[in-house]
Amino acid sequence: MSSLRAKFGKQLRRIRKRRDLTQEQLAEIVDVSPEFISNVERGINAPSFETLEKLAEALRVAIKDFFDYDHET
Amino acid sequence: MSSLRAKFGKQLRRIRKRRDLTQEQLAEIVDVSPEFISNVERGINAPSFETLEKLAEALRVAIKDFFDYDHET
DNA sequence: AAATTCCACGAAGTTAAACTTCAAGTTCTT
DNA sequence: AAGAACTTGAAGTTTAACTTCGTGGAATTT
Repeated sequence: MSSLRAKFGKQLRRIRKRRDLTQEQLAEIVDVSPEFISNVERGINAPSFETLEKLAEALRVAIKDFFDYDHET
Repeated sequence: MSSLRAKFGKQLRRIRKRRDLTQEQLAEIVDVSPEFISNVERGINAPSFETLEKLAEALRVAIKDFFDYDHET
């Protein structure tokens, strides 16, 4: 039972890799620092509502996909 | 096409009403001001990641439910 | 009709979460 | 081995998240 941030981060990483993007590339599209992406993926930081929106757009997924944890342990 | 904030707000309101809570009651549970709930429901403000989590918990829904807009008018 | 409840709305402010930079180190891939 | 991708910590800045206060409106309820 990891935190929501952690789950969210894992999901973000999964989706990013599926799209074959590096943290740096995603960071540039979304206009945040690569370290911030790294921190979000590791559950250390969380995105703002606006950044959440941009992430979804950049990765071409619905926002709810970031919060869909049905396949989880 | 309304903004994500607006859609989110509408959904929040729907779910809150389904639970038969006033803005004030929800605000108290989630530990924010009632005006803030009002603003979020009207798409003026957006919650932080933490507040999002608390909203889901208070209303006993999954976070993705806030972002599920399939049945939209 | 007046009192109560619930909510809208604006203005103006504060706070904390979101986000940055830099620098050094690690792991992965080729 | 070398480069690319990522981690991590520390210490800082910025801005979105959130507050308070005051007024007012619409819909009950007494």
